[in-house]
Amino acid sequence: MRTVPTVYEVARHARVSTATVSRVLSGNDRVRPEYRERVFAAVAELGYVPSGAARDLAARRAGVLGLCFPDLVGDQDIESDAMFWYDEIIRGMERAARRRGYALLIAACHDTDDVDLVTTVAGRCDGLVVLARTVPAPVLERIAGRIPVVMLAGPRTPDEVARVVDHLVVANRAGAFEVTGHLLDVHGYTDVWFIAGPDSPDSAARFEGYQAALTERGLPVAPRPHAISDFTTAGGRRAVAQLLSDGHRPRALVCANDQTALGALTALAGAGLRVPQDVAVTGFDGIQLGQHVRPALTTVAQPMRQLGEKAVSMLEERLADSALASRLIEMPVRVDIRDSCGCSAVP
Amino acid sequence: MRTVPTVYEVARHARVSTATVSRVLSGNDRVRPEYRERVFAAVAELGYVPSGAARDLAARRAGVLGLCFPDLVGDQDIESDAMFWYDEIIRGMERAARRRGYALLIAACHDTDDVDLVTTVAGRCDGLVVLARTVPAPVLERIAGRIPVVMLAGPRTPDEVARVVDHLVVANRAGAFEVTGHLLDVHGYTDVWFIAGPDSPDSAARFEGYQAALTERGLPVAPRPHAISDFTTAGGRRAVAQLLSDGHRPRALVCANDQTALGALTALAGAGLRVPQDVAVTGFDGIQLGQHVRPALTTVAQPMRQLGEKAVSMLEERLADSALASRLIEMPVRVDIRDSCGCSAVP
DNA sequence: CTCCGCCGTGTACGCGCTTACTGTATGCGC
DNA sequence: GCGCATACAGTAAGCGCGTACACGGCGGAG
Repeated sequence: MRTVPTVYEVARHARVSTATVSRVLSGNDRVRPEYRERVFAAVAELGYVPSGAARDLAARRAGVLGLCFPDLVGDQDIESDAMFWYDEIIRGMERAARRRGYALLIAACHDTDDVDLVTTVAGRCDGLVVLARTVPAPVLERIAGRIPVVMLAGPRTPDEVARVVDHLVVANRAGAFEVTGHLLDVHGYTDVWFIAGPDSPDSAARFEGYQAALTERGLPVAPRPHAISDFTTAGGRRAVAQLLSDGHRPRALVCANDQTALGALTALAGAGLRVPQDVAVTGFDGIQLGQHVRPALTTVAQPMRQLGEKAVSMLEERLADSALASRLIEMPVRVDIRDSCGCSAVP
Repeated sequence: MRTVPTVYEVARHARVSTATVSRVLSGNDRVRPEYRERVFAAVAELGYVPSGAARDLAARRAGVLGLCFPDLVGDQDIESDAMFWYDEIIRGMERAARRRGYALLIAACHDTDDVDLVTTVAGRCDGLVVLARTVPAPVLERIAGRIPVVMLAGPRTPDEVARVVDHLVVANRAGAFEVTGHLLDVHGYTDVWFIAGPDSPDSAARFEGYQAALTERGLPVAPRPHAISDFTTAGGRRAVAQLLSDGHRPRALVCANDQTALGALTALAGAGLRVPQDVAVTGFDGIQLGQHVRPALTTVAQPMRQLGEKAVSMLEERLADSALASRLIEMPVRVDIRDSCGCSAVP
């Protein structure tokens, strides 16, 4: 294979110095038009593509933002589950990043291992967004010493981490409070159960909101979720199927996320129960699939696009001013009433 | 902000040389256990995160794979359309890459501009996958001179590009041929129309398959698609709404992709037509949403996961042997018969 | 005509790491 | 006890680019 051309070849070919080549390629400097042309010609002729690594090293800037998200699917069949909440986050962040001239470096990580991959990512970008529960706190702290970090959907982290990373969360508690209130007030259900996700701050906050709605109305409150899922459709199906086979018949299920609610729908249908006539179901997240299943899923929608946008701008602010104190920002959610709660949606 | 530690600090702290630090961190070298411990301790204490840029530059390897996909959504509301085919490709590739220890660098690009972003991506990874129509041919050719490139869903490129990049396609023609045959043979429709995507080789190949199915049965064949969409739901809706408002009433619509078919569903419902009783509809791609809309979409499913997997392994093969001749590999598709064609799916 | 500034260009250093090569113990066979 | 192979550690040379600084030429002011 012919050797890959470098600035030096380009410079020689264009009969200018490497500094001039660099100036031309970075666009904004004052270079005699004639030289500029020669450089472009040489670049085209040699098929020159600058080395990102050398560029980053010299300029101390990568033009890349990172995103670590959880590997919820694990080693299961990738096609066995619907697109996740984080798939929409990836899309939103990619857009936000691109608008600012950044590319997006993504990798799924477990909380436990994969430290190498995390390092691969962290070492190569100017700023990093991590979804909660994907990177161990000590590692996160180290990374935060090098580049700005925004944690999405936390925090469940020790204080020392909270001090060095920004947090961006959604109104989990308020959203769950509101959707639970809807079931209680509008539909008059009293026997409303909660299907939790895995041990996560988001699921916990949603459970709190659920509890608060019951408490406020003087209803008996479960001290803990009635069933535990894992944020996947399969998990939701299993959890609810178990509940039903144990003979329970709650009037409504508040699910910790949409995937779980989707699984609940399947389990209920499997048991011959109608939604919402026999059992009402609500989700959380607002994934697009929820609009298309039947009955359409009543849910608490997160502002996906704004989350990506906000995360990127927080990164930028910190890039501009590294002395900034760490922040905790909460984004509002919106309850999307559709059919699965018992309302018949009229679009 | 305190200065970011480098190998030198770590080496000094651990009282070893930078070479030893490097050896310890790359894992596989023979280093006295005592030194190894000291290095790890120093890394932890200093909060050391190696610079990806310096690493890549010295090692001539990034541990990153790139993916350029088309920016179909443009500046519209990101939430206005369902997840695209390429969203599932992103997911599939990320998984395939991760399994091999690579992170994934992604960026959406237009065919026209964004050459900077493409360069940002190409300069920073060991191999690149581009979806068709995202990177101009000359740029692609340059990049291919530097790193292996696999083009997904092409080729519509000049020969010189075909010679330097690998191509990975699906059986567009065969899939469209088969699903059209299903409409003709099983359901006995004769008035089957084709709704194309934008000017793309994929749409064209699918149209050919559609034509061939009609030809083979001695049916009259349209010389060109009956309507043109742009691969988006909104485009499909508009295209079909136009057709209907012009007074046309085909018995079946073969759509160039699922998004278009989804839009067709909406347009037909808006015109008071029932699917499949009045008009049958089929899609192409097999996005997950298609299973959940009503009626469930009959479509030609692409093997998303295998595509990502295959693309990554092609990259690896070329990384291992740069002299490899360029290849064109076609992956099989599977016709998923569901409800929208007129079959009542019995799961 | 001379001096001072400014503009545009080139020289050369360094970004933080990997790794070929060199150096130094240590163990082994004779 | 000597020489040689072996096992590690250290030295230092880049990797390909950006950019501080030096430098030369030219125009305007004095």
